[in-house]
Amino acid sequence: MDGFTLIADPTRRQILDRLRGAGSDVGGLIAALGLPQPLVSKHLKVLREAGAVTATVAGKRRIYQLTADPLPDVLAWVTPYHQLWRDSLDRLARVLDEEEEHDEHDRPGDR
Amino acid sequence: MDGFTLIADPTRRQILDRLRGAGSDVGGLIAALGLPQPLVSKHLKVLREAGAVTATVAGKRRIYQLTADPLPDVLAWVTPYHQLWRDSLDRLARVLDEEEEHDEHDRPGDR
DNA sequence: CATTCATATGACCCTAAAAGCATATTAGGA
DNA sequence: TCCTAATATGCTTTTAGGGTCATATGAATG
Repeated sequence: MDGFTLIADPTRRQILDRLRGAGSDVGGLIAALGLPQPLVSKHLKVLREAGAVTATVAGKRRIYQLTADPLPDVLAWVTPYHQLWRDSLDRLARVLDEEEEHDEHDRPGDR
Repeated sequence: MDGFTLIADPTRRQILDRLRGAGSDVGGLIAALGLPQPLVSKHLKVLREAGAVTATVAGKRRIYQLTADPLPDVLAWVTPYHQLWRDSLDRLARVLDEEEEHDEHDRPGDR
């Protein structure tokens, strides 16, 4: 399942959001989201198989965590739609380049 | 239909991508994407009703264009997953603030 | 005003996938 | 070893939505 389909489901978005701050076991998610256990487990399976989360066994529990880059395809596709951000990043790049260009780490000397 | 469901469909993503550069009539999209006309028209309807595109009548044709902010919910939700970008933007904010602080408005021209 | 081009809409079929309920698995504690 | 807690999995039902083909609408053009 691709990232777009992954995040099309609101329950899955909730789970991802909850995991964003810190890892959690299944019980924690169930309690936090108020959803039936099989439902949560199934969505976790989907997220796991899509590579968005990982589970580490800890005794009876399984701790789920976001992977480093949970939604690569989505982020890549969405990027061009962040026009504002892009422009800002371009400006950043210019500014930083110039700084580097003629100065160690001192404020860019306005002439 | 929310933005997440909108972009869950690959055909719709293609259409959006094609419209990103410039507006197009339906025939243009059909030709460019090689898809059956009813399919394209239906997806356009979905996109229209979701507020992602607008159609302006031009004789027989209808010119479709992206709206100013085609996917507000998606962009908003996705933002926290752009950690790298965030950091970059923070740096940008700092740098620009400092510049403004003791500099008029002279873009440091490339020499 | 009849025809043709551009697009929209309707009816249908088909598949993916979400939710619910029951049951299996596995680990830890009595 | 038995029991219970934590989680996973199977089965079934239901629904939303995509695709296709046929047809409708509406504007231009002869």
